[in-house]
Amino acid sequence: MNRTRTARSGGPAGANLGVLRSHNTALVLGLLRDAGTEGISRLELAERTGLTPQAVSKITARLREEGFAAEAGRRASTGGKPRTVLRLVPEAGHAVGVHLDRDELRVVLVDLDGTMVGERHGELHLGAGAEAVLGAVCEAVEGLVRESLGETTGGGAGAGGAVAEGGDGGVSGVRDGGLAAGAGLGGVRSLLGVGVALPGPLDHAQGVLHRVTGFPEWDGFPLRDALAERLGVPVVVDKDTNAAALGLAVGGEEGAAGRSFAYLHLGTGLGAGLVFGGSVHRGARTGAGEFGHQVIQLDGPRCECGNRGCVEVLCLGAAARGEAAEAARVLGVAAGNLVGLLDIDVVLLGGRTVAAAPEAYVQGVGEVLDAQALREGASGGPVPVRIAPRGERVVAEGAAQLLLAPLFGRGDV
Amino acid sequence: MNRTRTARSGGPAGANLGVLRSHNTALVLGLLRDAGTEGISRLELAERTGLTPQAVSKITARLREEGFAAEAGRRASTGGKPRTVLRLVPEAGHAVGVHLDRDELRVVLVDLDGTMVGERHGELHLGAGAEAVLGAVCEAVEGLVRESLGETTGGGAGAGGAVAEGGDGGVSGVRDGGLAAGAGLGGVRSLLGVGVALPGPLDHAQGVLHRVTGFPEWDGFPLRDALAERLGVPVVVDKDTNAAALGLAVGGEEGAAGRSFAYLHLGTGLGAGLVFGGSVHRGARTGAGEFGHQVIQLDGPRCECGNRGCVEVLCLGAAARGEAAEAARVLGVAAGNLVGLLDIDVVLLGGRTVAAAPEAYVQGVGEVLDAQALREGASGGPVPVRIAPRGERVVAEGAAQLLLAPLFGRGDV
DNA sequence: CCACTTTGGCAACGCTGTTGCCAAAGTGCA
DNA sequence: TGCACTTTGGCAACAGCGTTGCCAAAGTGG
Repeated sequence: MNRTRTARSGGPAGANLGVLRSHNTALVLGLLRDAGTEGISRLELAERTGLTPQAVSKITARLREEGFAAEAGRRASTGGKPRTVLRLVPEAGHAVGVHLDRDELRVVLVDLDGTMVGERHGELHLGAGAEAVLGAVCEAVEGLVRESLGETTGGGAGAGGAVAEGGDGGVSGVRDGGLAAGAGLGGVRSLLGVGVALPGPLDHAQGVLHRVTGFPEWDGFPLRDALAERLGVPVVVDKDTNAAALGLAVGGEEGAAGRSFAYLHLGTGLGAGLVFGGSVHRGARTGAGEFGHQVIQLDGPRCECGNRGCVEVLCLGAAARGEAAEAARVLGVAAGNLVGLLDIDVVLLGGRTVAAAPEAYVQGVGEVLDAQALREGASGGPVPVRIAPRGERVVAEGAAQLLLAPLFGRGDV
Repeated sequence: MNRTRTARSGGPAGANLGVLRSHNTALVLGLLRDAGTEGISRLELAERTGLTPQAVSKITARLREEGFAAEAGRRASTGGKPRTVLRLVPEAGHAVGVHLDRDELRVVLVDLDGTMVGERHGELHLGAGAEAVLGAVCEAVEGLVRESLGETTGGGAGAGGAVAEGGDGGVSGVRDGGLAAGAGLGGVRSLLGVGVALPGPLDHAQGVLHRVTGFPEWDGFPLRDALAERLGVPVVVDKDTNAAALGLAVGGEEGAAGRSFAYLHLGTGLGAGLVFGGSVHRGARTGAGEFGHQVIQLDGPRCECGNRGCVEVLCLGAAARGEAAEAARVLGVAAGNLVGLLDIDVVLLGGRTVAAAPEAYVQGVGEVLDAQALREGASGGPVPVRIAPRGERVVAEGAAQLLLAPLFGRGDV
């Protein structure tokens, strides 16, 4: 039907009217979301998008008809007819985010706004075998969805309607595929799909795992398709750090939209999620963000990866010895390398190790970056360092955004 | 006139029919260029872009009418009417690339194809003062253009026609501004503009220099506007490494289009140009690519930047001592950090230091990356290392691409 | 109460890529 | 040599996008 989609194989894509329409619709939807409960007027939308007011009127009329947007009062008059305020209808769509870690499972259900409306959390051993893990995930997801959204509750408009059409997202599309109607969660109309985030190296585009560190039995497992078939809804898979970064890019405070940052995660290992201009940088093979095995001490102590002087062994080693200040200094040097190389706006820190002594890390990393900026006379001052918001839910909520983000035109998920 | 352009201030941009048209036109033009002298048929264009054959026919008809494309024979029949082959008309447009280095000046003139059709090269001291430098640049540019293109030679279609319209490129637009008609090079119709590449930190978007290392008198100098006013054509300014990277992204051998790579330049200093998915990554403040002051030896020898253990001081120090192998090993470690962090496809090496012992560097860096890939069991094997093509002209030719690339829809120059 | 300002919908429009159709230009077999 | 068949690619009509011109609706201010 839509040739634009079929011809996509890495090459550049031509755009037709359908693509144009969904692009602009996604843009408007994104601004509606960013406006939150406060809402935004048609004319403001026109100004921000560069579209004419009339075009915005047509687009918002469609969105209202489909249930994604609604009128919400009006602004004060400035001497003429007051502007009508529009807002997103958060209940018109939902997405599930799954955080699959080495020893625990967290499942959240969020609405279009990104607000969490349900959660499940428990222990789970990743090495327990595919069948057991998949079963646990499916049970948690289905239970949570049915509990929160009911059996066939529509919530609002039909998901997967006009909005995502023609988009180039990586959504699997299994939903429309050869699956018996009514199977799994296919009946829950407002459910857009399930995003899954987990550690190991993997292929985001295909949804296939490579070598989850320490669990060789997952090597080559087609997680996306396996889950999509069981659940009957689209599934997207990504690295945990990428999901977290996406979540932070979307819901970031003070205008993170369109900005660039690095999310450094200190947990069992040390990884990074990179966001440039609002979209997650995954690299050619979803391998970007290998921050922990950056060498910062030539011929330094041996790391378990086989190399010498990696940040991970230096930083986490110091942290394990209780030397948070030294760990922060080492992390700061590596972060400085990254900041200089990529010219980002902010560094966000997260993960268990950081949570144990947040102030020490923010200060320690900040000092190194400040000194660097001072030396270079950087325009705009030093790059700020902050603790990433949302704490332990950052990955799961970001995973849900793997499904939501394409609707809003942010990032090329 | 075009609201799309006025509303752009960092935020997302709505698209109208004009944007759609120029997007598709640029796409087709890009494929025509990539096809080279061999040409490409309408149906192939349709397949590659995802547009319908009829849409391609309309677009190519416009391009032929405007002089940018022409028919060039036909393919062998496969049982029906043979396909007509189309090709780019290189003479329909030209761009000047200026490489302004600390002690020399190189100016090249290239056609739409990127083929060099003229060159000037000489010594120039960057510290000689703005007036002297600008004068020398303008003299070289004007002399080269008039010598190669003549006083008012059209070459082909009018530059700046329907193609770039509605595009969001950073082209200055001074040409249409408040300049007396016929001033400078405004009369040379096929000339799209001048791209200037130089070392120091600078602001690509505004075309303003920051602190060219060692030449404080350039701090804050509005190079783009100053040159645009003198020459009477659009001017774009960028860092030398970015320009080189752009040039390599465009003219790269074996399908560099859409790929990701890092260009490491070892000259007076050590810098990098990054290309992700075919577009140059400049970062928030055109500061990306600060590769040389990456710390790879905690508390190592002091670098002139004030920090300790930077790659630059270690690598170039070893090179100065004649220890190319050690320099390559150090460079390899830093390159490995970069490759792991960004998951790129290729590493390209260039610059005087590398040119002195190319094999040693390719082998030394390659060994480090191979070992890293082996340890990680990287899918797809190790990242290849190669010498960047084009030698000493890489920056100047890339600078010219600052003007050409927007026409072809590659990168967001 | 009326002049004025501002919002935002209706209708006509221009332009995009798309679809249906068919002439043109080949091959291949009788 | 002729005819059936395949493939290319232009012409014309079309659907749908954002745009423009116009005007009713809904406020403020004197």
